[in-house]
Amino acid sequence: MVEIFKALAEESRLRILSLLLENDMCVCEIENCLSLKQSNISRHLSNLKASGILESYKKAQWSYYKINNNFIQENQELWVYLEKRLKELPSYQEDYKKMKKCKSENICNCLI
Amino acid sequence: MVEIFKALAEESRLRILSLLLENDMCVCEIENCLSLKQSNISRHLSNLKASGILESYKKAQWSYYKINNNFIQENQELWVYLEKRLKELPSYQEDYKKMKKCKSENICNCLI
DNA sequence: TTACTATATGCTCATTTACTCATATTAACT
DNA sequence: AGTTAATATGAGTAAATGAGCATATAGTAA
Repeated sequence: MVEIFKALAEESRLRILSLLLENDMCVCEIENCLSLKQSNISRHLSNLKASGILESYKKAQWSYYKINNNFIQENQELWVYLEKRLKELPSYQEDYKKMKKCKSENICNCLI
Repeated sequence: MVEIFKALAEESRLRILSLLLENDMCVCEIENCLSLKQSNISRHLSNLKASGILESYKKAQWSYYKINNNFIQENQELWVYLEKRLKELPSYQEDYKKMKKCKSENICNCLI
């Protein structure tokens, strides 16, 4: 349990999770939406994956990250809480807009 | 939300919360149950209080800490999750036994 | 093959955090 | 007033963490 809370105890990681509520995303899309360095995002994603919150898959050169279904199953109350609260993050509206734009304009050439 | 997760991202603090599921406790009782230094416990308690998870009150020379009812109200799903998972901490059974012993023997002379 | 793109990772630096000791503060009791 | 007990806090230290740069790795495409 501590590992999960450690993963959740960082604002950038919460912002990443808030984007993944709606879509799977690749690293460069997240980079584009959150304006953080690529290496930084990659490490945050590794962290979230190591804690069991995310899983990943590859398509061509892109690594996609998504919410881990096992995590949702095994942490249902926490997940309900997160789904509600992630949308209340101060940066959520803006991040969400960028995500929509990024997806609709296929900014990374990585549309699934 | 980050502040709450930061407070929860530390094992000693989770152990403290697990003890407080059943009773309010004073600092020296917690010290007795968890075998941590008094200053250390005092700081963890301050941290949990600052994040809104605990509240405190004084009786004579003792400071009692308890789960903050507002926190429970405002974070219901998270609280349900915590109530379940705190009891699954590896140290829980042992900590719980010590808490029971501490309360029944009135080790700090601080029984309410 | 070579060049290019996306991602992961080694390294370093700065910041934060947890721990400890010593001391201050507060309350109770003689 | 002086002593004792409980708690909080200042200061120092060590460890963990996040950020950034440079580079390695892996997959694609020419």
